[in-house]
Amino acid sequence: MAAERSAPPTISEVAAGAGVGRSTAARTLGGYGYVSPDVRERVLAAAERIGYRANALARSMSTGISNTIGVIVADIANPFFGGVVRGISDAAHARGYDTLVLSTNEKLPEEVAATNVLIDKRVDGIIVASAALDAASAAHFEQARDHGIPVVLVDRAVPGLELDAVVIDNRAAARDAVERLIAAGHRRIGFVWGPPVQERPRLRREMVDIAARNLWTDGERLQGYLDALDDEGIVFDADLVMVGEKVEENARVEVRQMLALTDPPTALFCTETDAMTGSLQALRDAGLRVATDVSMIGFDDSSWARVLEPPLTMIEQPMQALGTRAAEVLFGAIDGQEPSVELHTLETRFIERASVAPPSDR
Amino acid sequence: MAAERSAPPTISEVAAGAGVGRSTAARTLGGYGYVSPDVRERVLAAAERIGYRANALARSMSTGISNTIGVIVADIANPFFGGVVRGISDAAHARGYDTLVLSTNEKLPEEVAATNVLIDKRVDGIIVASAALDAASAAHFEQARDHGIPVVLVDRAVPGLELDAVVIDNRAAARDAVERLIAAGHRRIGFVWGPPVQERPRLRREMVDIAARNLWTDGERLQGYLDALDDEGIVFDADLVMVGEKVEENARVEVRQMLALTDPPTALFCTETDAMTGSLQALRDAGLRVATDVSMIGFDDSSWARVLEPPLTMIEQPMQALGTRAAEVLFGAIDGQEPSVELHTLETRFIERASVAPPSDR
DNA sequence: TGCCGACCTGGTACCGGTACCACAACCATG
DNA sequence: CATGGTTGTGGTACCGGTACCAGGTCGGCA
Repeated sequence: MAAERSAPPTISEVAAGAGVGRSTAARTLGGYGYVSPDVRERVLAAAERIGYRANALARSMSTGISNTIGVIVADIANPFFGGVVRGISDAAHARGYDTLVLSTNEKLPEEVAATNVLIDKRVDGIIVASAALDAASAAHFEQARDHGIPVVLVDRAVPGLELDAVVIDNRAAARDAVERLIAAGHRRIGFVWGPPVQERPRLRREMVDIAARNLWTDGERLQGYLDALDDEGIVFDADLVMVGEKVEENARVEVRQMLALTDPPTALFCTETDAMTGSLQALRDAGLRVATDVSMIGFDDSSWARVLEPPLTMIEQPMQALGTRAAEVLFGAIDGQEPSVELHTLETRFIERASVAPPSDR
Repeated sequence: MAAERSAPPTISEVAAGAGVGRSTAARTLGGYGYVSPDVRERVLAAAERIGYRANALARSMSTGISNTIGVIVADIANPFFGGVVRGISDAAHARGYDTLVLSTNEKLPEEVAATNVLIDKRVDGIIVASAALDAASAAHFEQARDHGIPVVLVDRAVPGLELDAVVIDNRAAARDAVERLIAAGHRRIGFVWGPPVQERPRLRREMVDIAARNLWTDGERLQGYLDALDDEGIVFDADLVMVGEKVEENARVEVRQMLALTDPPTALFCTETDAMTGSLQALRDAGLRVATDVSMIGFDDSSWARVLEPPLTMIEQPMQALGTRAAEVLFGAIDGQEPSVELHTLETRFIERASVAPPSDR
């Protein structure tokens, strides 16, 4: 026979079981106010006996605190966001908070919907890697603030938006990497994961404009690439910047095209894991070898980068630290601290391995 | 000046704003019961005007439905679980549910605590990749069931536990992979990621016993390895099974030792990504090449496996599908379906590339 | 004309906690 | 012996929804 499942016990039942008033039981169980030792004992025993567990929903209802924070990212299956979320939820857990995670597929409408869900569920704070490109398209965060819910950005800043953001210095990291390629003697350097547009902008100005109107991280990295070029007086060539959909397969075909140029790149700078693997496939397609034929540097280190031959020189992002730091900033705001509205910048680590060599003259 | 933030508007305020009773406003906003067209209009306008959003907490409180499911995994930063969680949350989202994700670091006490948190927050269902090894250590799931919260296992079954589980057939997948190695001519096959014990069990029986008392997936995979050996009449050698901590670095040292054996393995079967990368490092340390010197097959395909030279033959797990399927089973239970208490087995995909070759005689 | 059902509305109990308050008992102090 | 503070207890309003119920209006039909 199926066990008869009764409704979960409430404080009233504990009170009845212990022969005390409801509020006395509540005081004991909630750990506030006066309770005499023997009554406390009786209440605790009764609670234990009938298996009482506080209803967090009811508590939240009455206190206005849900002990839950919301996290909005493009895709929780992306290892980068996985690391960030891990950092956030560890920090949250340490403070007795739980984490509601929502994926948006990098789509603004889904981000708005996600924000509304979190507002409705009365989370105590929100951390978001936003797809918003400017302050104008970030009204949903105002909404959250109107409900008294602090919002902290992570991984991506939104220009013009008065919100704390925990990020890395994408521009500086990209610039540094590209400068190292130049220092190794390269002057034809491909940039993989460019603006997601169909038609390739020919002019440098256009390229920058378009980049600025796309994902913040990508735009910053492209800028860093251009900075390095400028520093060394290398003329920009639009043909060396990938355009189109940001998927591995497209990186592969775009890089293949670059390599078929009359004056092909001798080095490639990849802004993401799949940009790197796509580029690597293009190299193989062309029968070219890493370092010997084409030098490479990429973002986001992984254990795989060490086992490739040659091992890959990479820029490591502090994924978990981004998360924990964002959580710290958020809890500061939850605790009532005046928001500082600043860019909290974390350090990247340049991991030099063996995928950079002087250019060959094929 | 700071904008004065008033408390979020409630149904009563909407009612007042529309000049109707509280319950009429509630009926309109909740979309149930009778409301005349013009009154509905007025209420909706008022709600719009003052920016009303329903308080999901209060609603849950009163209906007993939280529209939230809980997910418990070892580590959300692990791409495998990232994929599973993505599958779950997509399926949940499609049904109007959100997902509370908790990481346990593969520790049972943390899993128990996580379960209690989810019970307290009155989630409508729980999906868990449990660290529990047997039914005896899974009392926390009983607890959930006592509160009327259905539980579905994912990735790992718990022997003896009467719960639905969505898994892959680890044993068959491992057996198939090892049989392919044998078919290629290998008779000395290393198993990487064995039991996490300090002292290496010498006897096959002991090995099996210890495996059975550890993580279900690992035990199954070891069994599959043994099955294949048995089928082909190959004698088991404990020295070819890695033991100790399941981290990349330990795989590296263990495999290095295997390769230094007088009769070293000519092929390696790796049960996880880091087991594979660790093994690959050991190969490099020993100056050995994949396929040519040592054949390799591993679990969990990734875009990196394609760009290694040679590309790696891998067993792909349907991570997202595991998640969506688990969610479907869970929603079945939430909808009041009698639980079937069965093992839902999803197919793995064997991806043949070029890391398997006949054994060399070094 | 009387009655019944459909349509519409507002009042109110309830979900399970928290928090404030009134009140009682007790002891110490002036 | 009055006063007042500390300790301990129970009553009750409230959080913001849902859901049930009573009551009113109106039209159709016997």
